[in-house]
Amino acid sequence: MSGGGCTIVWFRRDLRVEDNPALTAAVRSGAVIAVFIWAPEEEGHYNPGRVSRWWLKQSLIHLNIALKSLGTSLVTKRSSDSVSALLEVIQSTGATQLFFNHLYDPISMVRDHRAKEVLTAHGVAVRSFNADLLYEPWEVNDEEGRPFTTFSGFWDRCLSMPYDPESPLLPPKRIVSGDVSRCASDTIIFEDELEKGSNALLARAWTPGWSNADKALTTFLNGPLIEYSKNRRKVDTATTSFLSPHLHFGEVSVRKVFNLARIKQVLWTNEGNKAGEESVNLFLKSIGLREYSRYMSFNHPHSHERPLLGHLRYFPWVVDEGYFKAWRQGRTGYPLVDAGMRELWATGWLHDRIRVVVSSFFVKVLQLPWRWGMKYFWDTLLDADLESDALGWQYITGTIPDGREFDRVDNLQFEGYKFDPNGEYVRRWLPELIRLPTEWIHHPWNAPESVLQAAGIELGSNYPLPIVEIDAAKARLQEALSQMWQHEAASRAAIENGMEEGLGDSSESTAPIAFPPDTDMDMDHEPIRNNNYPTATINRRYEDQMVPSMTSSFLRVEDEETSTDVRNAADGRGEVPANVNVNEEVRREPIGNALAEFNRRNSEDSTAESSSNGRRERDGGVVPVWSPSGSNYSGDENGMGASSSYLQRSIHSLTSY
DNA sequence: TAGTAATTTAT
DNA sequence: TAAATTACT
Repeated sequence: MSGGGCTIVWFRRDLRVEDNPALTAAVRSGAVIAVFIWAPEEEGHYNPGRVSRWWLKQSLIHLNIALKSLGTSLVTKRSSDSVSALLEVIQSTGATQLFFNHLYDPISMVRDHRAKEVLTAHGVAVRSFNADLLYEPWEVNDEEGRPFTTFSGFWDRCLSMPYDPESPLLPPKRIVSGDVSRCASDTIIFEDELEKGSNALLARAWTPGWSNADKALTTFLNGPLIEYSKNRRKVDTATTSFLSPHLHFGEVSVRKVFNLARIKQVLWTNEGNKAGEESVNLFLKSIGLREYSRYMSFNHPHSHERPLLGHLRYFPWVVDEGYFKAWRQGRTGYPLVDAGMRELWATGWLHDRIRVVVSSFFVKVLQLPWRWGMKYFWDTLLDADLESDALGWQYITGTIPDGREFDRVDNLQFEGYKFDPNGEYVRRWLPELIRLPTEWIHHPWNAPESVLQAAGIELGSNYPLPIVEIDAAKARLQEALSQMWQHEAASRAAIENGMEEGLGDSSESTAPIAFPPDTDMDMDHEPIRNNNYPTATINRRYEDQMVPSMTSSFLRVEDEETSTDVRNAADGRGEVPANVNVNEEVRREPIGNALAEFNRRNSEDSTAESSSNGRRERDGGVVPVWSPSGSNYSGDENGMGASSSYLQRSIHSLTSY
């Protein structure tokens, strides 16, 4: 394929022109065609929810404005298969190269790998870049070269890497547009009429788009950041950065955020402002959690649907749609929880502390399966992000090594007065409690009848009594845990007797419990399934997305082993192709040679020309890859032996942080 | 000042 | 719950 010789930049969650390595590299190599493909069917259950689509629509408009001012415009395609859509664009434009920036969710890793293979086979030079992270997941390892299994280990390492994260790239000054005269854009429908109505309120609080992301960043850096350490848990005031949806869509580069925050930190350190200095540490830590979520997804691609630790495998989750509905509607009888859930519904956003409150309530008091909660978050949060949300829910559920202890139930009354001391937050979101004095605002069930009457509250009528008493929840939790242990012991005995682990009742735990039947979000109408549904059907779905070689035996073995040991990596890490350090930095290349250079490299696939200068590479032909068949799981025969040594290493490493 | 008690906070 | 920080004597 020759002709245009131009480069396609495939935009996904990197909707910006500044510090966009794929775009910069493309601009340097000649004419550019900017493409966005809308293929939500590819994402299975986790196709973007209503509010995410609302955001995305506007973000693309902003991106297009920026591209137009630089000399090109965005080609949009509607498809059920991104790779085919890319091929179409290539055929209609004569493009010879495809550049894009990495994503780390499992579906993207598989899809992007396939894109690279298919297009390469079509003679297209494919290159991909890091635009989303300070460091690529495979760069951050412990002394033994193994991935970290705790956040603090990971983040300490990130902060003490021998090289700094790349400095942000400037936006291109000008883009030479490729010929798109024969490549028509599709109109993409992001929201239906009904959704438009529901979304109307969002615009009051949020303005998507890269320029607004920059504004939000500046506002935060010059305002709330310096007090962040003091204020970050004030749930009711604008003390956080509000960058999360912007970051999710890549409207602002995390490296820019990191660099600018660091500059502030140096400034405040020199002024002896301890609180300011510490504020930046805390803020960067939250950026670090986002990094870690990608790291975890890369190393454990199943983590959005499967616990990393299997100790809760036999936990009898309460599958109760009534509870689920009460939680969603903010009618649990716990004001802090209910206020949060109403805010989430109304605004698509929640303070981090409140996310912790409502999700631990969900998992520990209601004992609903965490993936239901995660799916609801996915549908309602403007910053819905598969990797971050999976990390968050696994943290809350205690299924990662440094997660919360599962059997510790928070005291909501106490938390209420801590995060919302004057009850303003509760009163804002629960108008029915507006006249309740602060003394009772977080525990109306204790309020004297006269107080309730004066406040116009009738418990059980216009505001619910607690849906579950905390003491009852604690008792039920203990009961459930002992059931779980019995079940586990029985299952272990069965295995020792040489029996196959019964798929019937064990599968519910490792594999996801069925998705909630209806989340009131007008979009997910999965039929109700019984508890045995998951392994077969959900993984079948993924088989469709990923590789056909994912077999049931693969899954079953994982059931046994992943459980006790995150480091087992039985679910197959993402892989780093052999040529990880091969390529030289695109930015330094003379523009004229770039095309030939790319083609040359691409044909040399695995030959590792050593990077003798030892300089790390930011850009390269590396695509984070995950194909379950290529996992480092080594087979049934030696599974046990291998895993016990894994376990020992794991224990060692877990105790060292 | 040291020693202890109360408190805060966890990725 | 345990570690770490702060408050008090």
